[in-house]
Amino acid sequence: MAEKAPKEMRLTKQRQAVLAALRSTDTHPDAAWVYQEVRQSLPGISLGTVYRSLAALVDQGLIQELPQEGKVLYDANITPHQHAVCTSCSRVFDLVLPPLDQLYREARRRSGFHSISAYRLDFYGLCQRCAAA
Amino acid sequence: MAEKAPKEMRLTKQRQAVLAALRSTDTHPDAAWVYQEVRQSLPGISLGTVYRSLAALVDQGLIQELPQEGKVLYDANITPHQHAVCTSCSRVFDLVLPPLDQLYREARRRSGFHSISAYRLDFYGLCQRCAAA
DNA sequence: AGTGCTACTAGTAACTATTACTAGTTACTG
DNA sequence: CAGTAACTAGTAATAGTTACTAGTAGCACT
Repeated sequence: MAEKAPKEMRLTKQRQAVLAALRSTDTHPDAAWVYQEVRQSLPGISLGTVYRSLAALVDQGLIQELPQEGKVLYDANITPHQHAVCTSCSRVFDLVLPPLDQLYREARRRSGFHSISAYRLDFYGLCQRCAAA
Repeated sequence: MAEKAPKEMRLTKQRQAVLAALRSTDTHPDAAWVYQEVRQSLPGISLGTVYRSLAALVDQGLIQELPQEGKVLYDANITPHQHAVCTSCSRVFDLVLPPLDQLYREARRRSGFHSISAYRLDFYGLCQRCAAA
């Protein structure tokens, strides 16, 4: 599990466009959405390139992956935060909560894991729009 | 999002075998593992039946789904608990932690969700075996 | 501003996990 | 112990993602 030497990464126009598209929204889009979006400025881009660009940006720590129910969503917000997922419309909302320091220590103790590098906390419920309907 | 009337569910030998296989382990297997396992007692079972049985058991609340990195894992432990995921070997371990009552309220307040029905908390780190290697 | 190295791209095929379809079977009700 | 609807095996289809290949284009160094 050694970190691999961060090999040179070129900032091609495709990757810039993918990053810009992700940064243009506060939703949590999937690769297909990014593809549609980026095609407006780069009509010739291929879906494979979108996937590879997303992977490269994740490697560089510029974006976050958010695996969710059979697909991967992406998030340009890389500050620590959690998510609230609507069980009806599946939209994902950002949620800033105080850090789980106590629970973190407790988790390390009870899991037997020597180190815990991260956690993920998702809440599930009905968003305002779906609760109204 | 209304609960659908719980329609009659038959406890066929295929479903019993799927449930028994899941209950025989404290790991968090995927459908393919269950398929291999169940084939030892029911060699003619089809993978599709395993998927449908798992879905039926989830509907009945007898098992839990645990979507994880592009596939769905299953857990026969339906008591409330969290998970510690090894970032090296991908194994998933159960982790019992005190309930997040405070954070729960905070999440409801900050998310604007009218109700929050569940949450999911995963910790990521190196399991004992992988940390030793 | 050229030249060369190598990461990159488009396009397509392949792959993995899962779901849908169909004709025949079987568990439960009466 | 018969009727019927939910089920099953087998196979095809689908969704999301990754791999492959031949050509392209950033970037370092003249």
